[in-house]
Amino acid sequence: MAHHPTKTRILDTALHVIRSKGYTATTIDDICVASGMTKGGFFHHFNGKQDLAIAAAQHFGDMADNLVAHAPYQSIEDPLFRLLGYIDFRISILKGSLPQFTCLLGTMLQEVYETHPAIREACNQCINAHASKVASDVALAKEYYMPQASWSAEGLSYHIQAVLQGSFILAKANGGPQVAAECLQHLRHYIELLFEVPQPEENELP
Amino acid sequence: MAHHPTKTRILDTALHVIRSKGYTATTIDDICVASGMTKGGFFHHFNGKQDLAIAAAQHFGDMADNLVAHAPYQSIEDPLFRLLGYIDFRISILKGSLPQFTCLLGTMLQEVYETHPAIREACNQCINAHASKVASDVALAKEYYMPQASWSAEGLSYHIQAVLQGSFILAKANGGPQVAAECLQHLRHYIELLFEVPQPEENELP
DNA sequence: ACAATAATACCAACCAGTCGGTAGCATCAT
DNA sequence: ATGATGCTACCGACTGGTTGGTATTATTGT
Repeated sequence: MAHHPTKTRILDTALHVIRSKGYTATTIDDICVASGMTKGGFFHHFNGKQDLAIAAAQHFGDMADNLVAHAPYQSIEDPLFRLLGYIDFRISILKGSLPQFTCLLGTMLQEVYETHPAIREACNQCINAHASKVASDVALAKEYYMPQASWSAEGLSYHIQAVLQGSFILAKANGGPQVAAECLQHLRHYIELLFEVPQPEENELP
Repeated sequence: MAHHPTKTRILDTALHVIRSKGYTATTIDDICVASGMTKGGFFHHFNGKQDLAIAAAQHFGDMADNLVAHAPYQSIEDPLFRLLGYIDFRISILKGSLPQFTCLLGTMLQEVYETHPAIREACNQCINAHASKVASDVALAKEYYMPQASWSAEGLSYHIQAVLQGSFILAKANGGPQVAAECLQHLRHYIELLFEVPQPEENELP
């Protein structure tokens, strides 16, 4: 928190560059050029490339937490509809270029999960922290509407994260977010079915 | 098809090494050492690293298609239960080390989608080909059981692929496949709910 | 003055790709 | 048959450029 402004600028740059090129292909010089910094300055703020990755993961987590914490859907009182609001919100931010809305954590995990355990663990903690926040709404909704259900709030929350991560991969494969949005609509539908939300009538047009 | 045996050996090695370290971090020397080949030999069979990646994507697609084509669930006649058999099969192969069951296409897409369009397109085609095969069973099941439903077979098929890909990311984050299996159970449950498969009784133990 | 911060110059290791060459095998003219 | 020819598969030293990281010096804020 309350980082040095230059450090924050480097981290913001890292979020974008790493999401564009992946962790390994991102060079420290890339970050330096894109953030208007020199190598000497970079190594004053970070011990090395792996240190940057770990800090970037936490920075990304902070940014994401902040984004959802202040999203308009948070004012919904019913936890089930707040959960659905979360899904709708995640759909609504599938805009702009792919590096803008894809997940740094998923990107880095894919390449370094075996070679850089420290980065893997940092990403894992950020994902778990985010999943926990979603899980608290899931737990409230479950307790209120489906207290007997056999699935766990944590498990459903991880499923939600899996669909999000998988949607990003399909978006990257396709070059655009349309398929991703459709996948998240299926996720929304699943939650509606799980909680037995009344479905709108299938209108047969005259 | 019917590659030179040495070329096949290199490709098999590439599947494992790239899934372990990612595309960028994999060096041609890594592949050569692991496959008992020299650099000269490698460049006799491949034009370069990107050429290897594209061939490896197709090789992975062939391997995966072959795997599901001969899986036991294919003998199920009802397309809906064959579809559920597919999910169960995907759950059942979440065994061994992560590089053995994770997806090369998703791994490579995450890092190179923007920097190597040719690799992105090769991965995209393999995913689409696989999704199409699943979609044909989805379409049969839909026509038979839910012909009025508003969702499309292709869309649901992509959703299935998204959950699979996202599950692999969570498995990498966690260092094991347990969470992934739980996510795929939610996917199975979604399909059961979509098709209104009768759910087993929630037995209250005496 | 004196930290904190940033810039410059530099290095050793590494990596994709090249190049000249060899071993083995098939073809074919004589 | 046999030797000349050429083709495929393979080898391994080498190169030019890149990369993560360091050592040193300069600037800035207080």
